[in-house]
Amino acid sequence: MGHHCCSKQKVKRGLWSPEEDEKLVRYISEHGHSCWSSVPKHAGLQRCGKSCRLRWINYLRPDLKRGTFSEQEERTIIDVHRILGNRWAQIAKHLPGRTDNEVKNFWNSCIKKKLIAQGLDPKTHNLLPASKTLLHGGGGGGAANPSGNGLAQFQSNNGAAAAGTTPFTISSPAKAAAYDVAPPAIPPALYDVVLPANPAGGMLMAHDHHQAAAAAAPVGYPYADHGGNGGGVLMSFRDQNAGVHGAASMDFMNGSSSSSSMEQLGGGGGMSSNGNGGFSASMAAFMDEEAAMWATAVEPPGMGGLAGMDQVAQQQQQVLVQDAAVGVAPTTLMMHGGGAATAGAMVVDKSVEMVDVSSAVYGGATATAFDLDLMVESCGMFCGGGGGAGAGNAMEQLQWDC
DNA sequence: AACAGGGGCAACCGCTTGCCG
DNA sequence: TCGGCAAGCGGTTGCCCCTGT
Repeated sequence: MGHHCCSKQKVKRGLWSPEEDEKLVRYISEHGHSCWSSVPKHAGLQRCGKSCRLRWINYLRPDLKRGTFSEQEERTIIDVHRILGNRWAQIAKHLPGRTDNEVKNFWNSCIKKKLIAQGLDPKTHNLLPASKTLLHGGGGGGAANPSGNGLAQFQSNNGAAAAGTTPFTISSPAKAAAYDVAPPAIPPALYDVVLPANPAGGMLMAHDHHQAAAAAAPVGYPYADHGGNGGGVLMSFRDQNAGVHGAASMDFMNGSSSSSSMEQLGGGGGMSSNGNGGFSASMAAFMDEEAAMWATAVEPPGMGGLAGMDQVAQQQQQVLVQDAAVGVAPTTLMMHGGGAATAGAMVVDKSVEMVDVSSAVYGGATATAFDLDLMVESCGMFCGGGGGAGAGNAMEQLQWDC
């Protein structure tokens, strides 16, 4: 069955011959493609216009960059995909010379498998459920956990953490060592795990610049610290040196924060947490899918406590939280390098199960061009959005310059 | 050397969106 | 406002090539 647009005529399908390519290139070069449906006719091709268009866009365009993807392109794809999802055309716009089809194929054939191999869900970029389970050393299990969230499960296994099967085992870039083996030689005590006061609390925190060197990521690891800033640990509980890094040091379980960064996020509303895992409206807004993504300060019904957080966890999306030390206005969302000068950004995963510092450790002093672009975009959309309930569609805003 | 299986990539399919009469 | 058409886009398929047995 051919395309509906060309079902009336006999058209050739399948791979393009060099002669066909030549005809199409010659025609487009001379006449352009004002109307694709008329291109095959005028170019002397027995193809439908749609096929011609695809061939031109995906293969014959002179500005296409062929060949394998660079490491930076790969990181860019992962970064943008984390935010946009499978919007290949939008992702491709961040990669000059690459087509959406190419990006899509590269994702499906390569990146996707890498992420899965690393225990990350390629859709959400968070730990796969199976991997989360492994955090608990296989002991206990969710069945014994009434709240059903990852942290509570982890809490029930604090002893195991001390024994070596810490959550850092899986989140460490060194997790290539499979999940059934002992973690890298990182002294558990160095992680300053903040034990929640309330077993029902549900947040797994991350970001430990303190032990960056010990958890150095292997080359090629997507979440490696490309900025030479150390890091590489995807999960921990508290930045031990927030005063130096300027990173948020939060103890959600105890409802305190040793840094003001998160409190600034809410634009006055601030962020608070109590022993029951409740969040203020401003933080709840960050936790919501689109609104949370790009700032709608509305607390959905039933979002008040852990139950609400669990709901949000169904729609895993990540919010990048601006570091207080950078001094950007409240409700400004940024992805930045996290270099020594700017300190590490805290990246809060709205799944509320862990904090993803991947973007923070990406950049360092050598933040990618994408980081900068997205930074501008993100700032723009936030500043423009005003943080009110009427803030527009986040995705649309993200694409405003595409 | 022959074959099977898997991976990568080009192309297709069908739905959505935008434009225009 | 509505319908038709073309383009855009994401998901899927199928072919080709490489690698392992």
